[in-house]
Amino acid sequence: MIQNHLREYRKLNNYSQEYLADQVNVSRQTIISIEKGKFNPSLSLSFKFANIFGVAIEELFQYEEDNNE
Amino acid sequence: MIQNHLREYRKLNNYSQEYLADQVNVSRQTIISIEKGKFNPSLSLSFKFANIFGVAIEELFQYEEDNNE
DNA sequence: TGATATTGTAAAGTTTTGTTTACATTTAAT
DNA sequence: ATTAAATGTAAACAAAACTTTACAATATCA
Repeated sequence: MIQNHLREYRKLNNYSQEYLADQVNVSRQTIISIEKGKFNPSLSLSFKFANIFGVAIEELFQYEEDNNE
Repeated sequence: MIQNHLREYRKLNNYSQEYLADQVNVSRQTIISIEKGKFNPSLSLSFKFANIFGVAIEELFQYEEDNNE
């Protein structure tokens, strides 16, 4: 299980989903799915988010040692 | 592009590929592919590796802002 | 040298991430 | 109130992560 603060950081920076999507080179749907925790981004995409917001991956995403990964 | 020091950390801990695979709940093939940089692990798997070796994701994996992701 | 553990390779299959499109709903501005 | 921008949803598709199996090549060690 992965929790994330993508939405918070996105709004903090006044980015629309579409703008952020463009910045990291994915579709808007992908942003939506990640924000909703529907999936588990790839590491390189996670790095892109972290870089854009200038934070560590661990600050943007938190791993919860749970039942199902 | 993602570089990683998985192999180094694995050997440092005297783990076989198979043992490490078991620890993080993936197949040995997955370990091989990641060690060889053949693919880009999911974030949750990356966290598992980092946790097992007791290092930050950023220490295990380095992101290179290149041509193709 | 011969047995055993470890690593390499390859290929076909499954699952999940990520795309694309299209439209509906909400929010923000004028 | 109306328009435009932003967000939500859904479904079919493509691509990449990950599995499984099977066997070959290296290393380790008695």
